[in-house]
Amino acid sequence: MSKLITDAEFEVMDVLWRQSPLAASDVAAEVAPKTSWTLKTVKTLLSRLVDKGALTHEAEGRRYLYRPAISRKAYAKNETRSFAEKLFAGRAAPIVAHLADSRGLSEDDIQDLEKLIAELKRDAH
Amino acid sequence: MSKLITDAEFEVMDVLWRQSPLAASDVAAEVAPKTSWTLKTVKTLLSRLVDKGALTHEAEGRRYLYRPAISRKAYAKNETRSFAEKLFAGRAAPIVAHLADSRGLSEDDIQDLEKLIAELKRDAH
DNA sequence: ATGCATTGATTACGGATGTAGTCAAAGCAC
DNA sequence: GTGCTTTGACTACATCCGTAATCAATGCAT
Repeated sequence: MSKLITDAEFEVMDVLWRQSPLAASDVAAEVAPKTSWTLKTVKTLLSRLVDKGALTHEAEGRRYLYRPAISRKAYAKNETRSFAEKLFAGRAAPIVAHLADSRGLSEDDIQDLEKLIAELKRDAH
Repeated sequence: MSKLITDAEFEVMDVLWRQSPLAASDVAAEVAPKTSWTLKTVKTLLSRLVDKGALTHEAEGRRYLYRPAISRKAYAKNETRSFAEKLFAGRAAPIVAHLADSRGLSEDDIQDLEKLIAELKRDAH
């Protein structure tokens, strides 16, 4: 049930999360470097996303402007929860461990983690 | 490229990661509570996983015993890396933040994280 | 030895997905 | 105002995925 948005569709969402509303041709232009999809393909993905309720569109002249119906944050939170549940019984530590092991964490990332853990400990009073 | 193993196939892998080698009928029995798949279905999934190189099988009498060709740890590490890259530019902190926000972290999980961060800071000397 | 159950191999089949093509309306270029 | 361009709607189509069914061989029960 997590697969509302497929991989190809995600690329389109990601463009619109960065900037919206956009017309189909704009999305195609934005996505082109990564994917080399034709405009047709992008339009298909946009339509499917509207059908799925992940995008809305408003007519502007004879074309549509598309805009996300769900925030990237909300989407990411959901995906993260289901990912963690699937592989790690919902735990965070093994995820961090794997990341540290496989690609190393930046100084920034470690600092953010530290701050976060401190808050979590405090909140757990 | 991350989708070597599909959702249905993952359930089968997960059984065999817990216990292996197993015959098809054993896998079907293990997986039954979660999925109510027929033995046929399980056999299809097993064959596909062998084709994909995710499982090996050895003949035992007139049937096969299946065994993972990749470890759960290696698989999880890979999935974690590509998940983090897709959604968070590879960073760990936002993942932890989302999990804390969406389902809360257990005391244990927080302790593990704390220990982990301490190590990471030390290793970064 | 003979029928029933089990097994792997092969085939099936509808829906999702990636990746477009066709078609008709509607504007823009001049 | 006529042809090129752009757009959305609809259609296409191969592959993958979930979920099996069929079939032939092989062994177990008796």
